[in-house]
Amino acid sequence: MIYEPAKCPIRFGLGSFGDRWTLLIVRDLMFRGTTRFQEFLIAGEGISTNVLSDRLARLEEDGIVSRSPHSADRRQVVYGLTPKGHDLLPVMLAISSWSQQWDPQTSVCDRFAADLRADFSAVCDEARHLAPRALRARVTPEKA
Amino acid sequence: MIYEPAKCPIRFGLGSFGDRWTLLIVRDLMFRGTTRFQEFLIAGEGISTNVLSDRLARLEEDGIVSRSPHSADRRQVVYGLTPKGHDLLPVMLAISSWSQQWDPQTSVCDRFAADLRADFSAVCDEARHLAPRALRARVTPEKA
DNA sequence: AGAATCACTTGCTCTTCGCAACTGATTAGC
DNA sequence: GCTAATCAGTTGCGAAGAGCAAGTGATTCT
Repeated sequence: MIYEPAKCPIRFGLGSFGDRWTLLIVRDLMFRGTTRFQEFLIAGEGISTNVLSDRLARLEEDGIVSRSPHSADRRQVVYGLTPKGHDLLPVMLAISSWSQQWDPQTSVCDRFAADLRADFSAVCDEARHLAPRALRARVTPEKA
Repeated sequence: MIYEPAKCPIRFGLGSFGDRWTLLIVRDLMFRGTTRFQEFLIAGEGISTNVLSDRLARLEEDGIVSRSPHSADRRQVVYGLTPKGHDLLPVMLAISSWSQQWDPQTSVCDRFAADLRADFSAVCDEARHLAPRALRARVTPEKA
């Protein structure tokens, strides 16, 4: 790996989510259960509509995000994570763990961070089956 | 986490490495043992000097990269990973694992990917003590 | 029928990126 | 000891991308 550009896994990853917004969208889908365009606008903490539109389109192209019409309200488009998108969970948790360690402001609960450090794979396997809200509850300290 | 912007670990992480180049620099430091400005220019696969200069300065500000003068040749500056930078190893390996799974071109050896899936924490603990070349040898298939 | 809501698109400005040339300090070669 | 090469950057400029505000067309609510 890592020597020929085309074969480097880091380069491939950055090709999909190497920018300021993409992983925030994935976060919203994964931990908040955000499904609609308007929700991302609020949850994304300042992303503009044109950039959001562009990132969602790219994520769909890359097979990370699915886009489907809402069954009842035909104005709405429902976004979701594909299996490929869901598989970014370990990446998200690794980042979370790092931030918990190095950013005093980051609120990831100590217990979860400790569990991750002890057996990352087991925690991922467990977390994989949780819905966004339950997943967030597992990661976040009780107070916040 | 994940609800208040300032407390979100993903947002914190992206603040440090949420762009196209930063993690490639970390990769070079971590897996290739790159230490000098000129080496990054080649290894970084197309980064320009002004951007490299900017990213290295930011990484140093963020405490991820260390910068020190070369003992013998005073023209040279030697870059390295700080403990905070070294702690990005799990993030890099999580990305590598994801790419191995979803990019047929990515050359991470199957054995390493399987080991990661089985016990991510153990592999990280083991890899933490390896020098760049040994680490790359562990991740890369024997052929490449 | 009219207003509100949905997911966007368009136009404009401002920052950042990519490229190329250049600089100032240090070292190597002759 | 003079010259040329090498080091880590900086500077300047055109192009691309981001941020902001306003607008659009389709759908739904009242």
